[in-house]
Amino acid sequence: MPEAPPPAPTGDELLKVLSALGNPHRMRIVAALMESRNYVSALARLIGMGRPLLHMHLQRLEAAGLVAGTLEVAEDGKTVKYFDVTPFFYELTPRVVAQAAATITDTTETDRTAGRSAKEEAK
Amino acid sequence: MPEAPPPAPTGDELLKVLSALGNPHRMRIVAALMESRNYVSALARLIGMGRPLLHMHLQRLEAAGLVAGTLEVAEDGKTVKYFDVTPFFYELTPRVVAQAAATITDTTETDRTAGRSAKEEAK
DNA sequence: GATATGTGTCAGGAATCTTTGACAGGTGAC
DNA sequence: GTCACCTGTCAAAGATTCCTGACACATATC
Repeated sequence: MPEAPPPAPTGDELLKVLSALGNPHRMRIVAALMESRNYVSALARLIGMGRPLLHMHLQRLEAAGLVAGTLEVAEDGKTVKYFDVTPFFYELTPRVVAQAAATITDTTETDRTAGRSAKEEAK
Repeated sequence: MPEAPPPAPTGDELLKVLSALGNPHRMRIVAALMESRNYVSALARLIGMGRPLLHMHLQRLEAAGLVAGTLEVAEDGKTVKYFDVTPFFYELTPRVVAQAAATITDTTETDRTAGRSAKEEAK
């Protein structure tokens, strides 16, 4: 019965994941890495993209925990950084979104003046 | 046996959904609409946001099929637009992402020059 | 009429993301 | 040393997104 209970992701976590995956290039990168792990230079010319750009996208994906990079040393001494996709799993429904929204660490939290019940406002 | 088979979203569809949900304000909007449907003006002051801005976010969410708006006429004759969240459900895993990535209608599809096996490139 | 509420849109600036080209290392092979 | 690979970073330009303050238009109430 290893029945995994619905894991409730943190607002910030889900936010990073969604914004990371909400980009055509990043989606394609994940797709390419699904077929086979690869290192950045090879992957760059495989999907026809500049290395600095790919580097940035990979960074974004890694920050979201969707891919993992390991700096390895090939047999010939060359230093190479391989990337693999991590077996992530997120369930996207109104409930988990609402739940996540409640735990967002908005950096723009400049006003702590709040106080209105926000209930009578609805009418 | 109403076992729902894993629905494979289109690349463009998933892209719209993810980029729509990958925004703190939009997540909060969904959360607010989960508690109770509401019309844009009331919702605007409920979550403390300008109407034009809210309008734009709602539009984005509706375009992604995450919320639905209906223009109703209240008993007193006022025209009001109510929004409800649609019961969406997406499964986010490497596989569905890779699958979706394959069906992306990239508007930047300028080069059909491809042809390399993209296999020997990996080495 | 004037006021208050609702709807929507538009133009322009602010903030952010994306993209590119150049640079600075490192190692192995000729 | 020189060449061919790999790694990473930086600054500046380009393209999007986000946000705000008007504006126009309806209806009901005073």
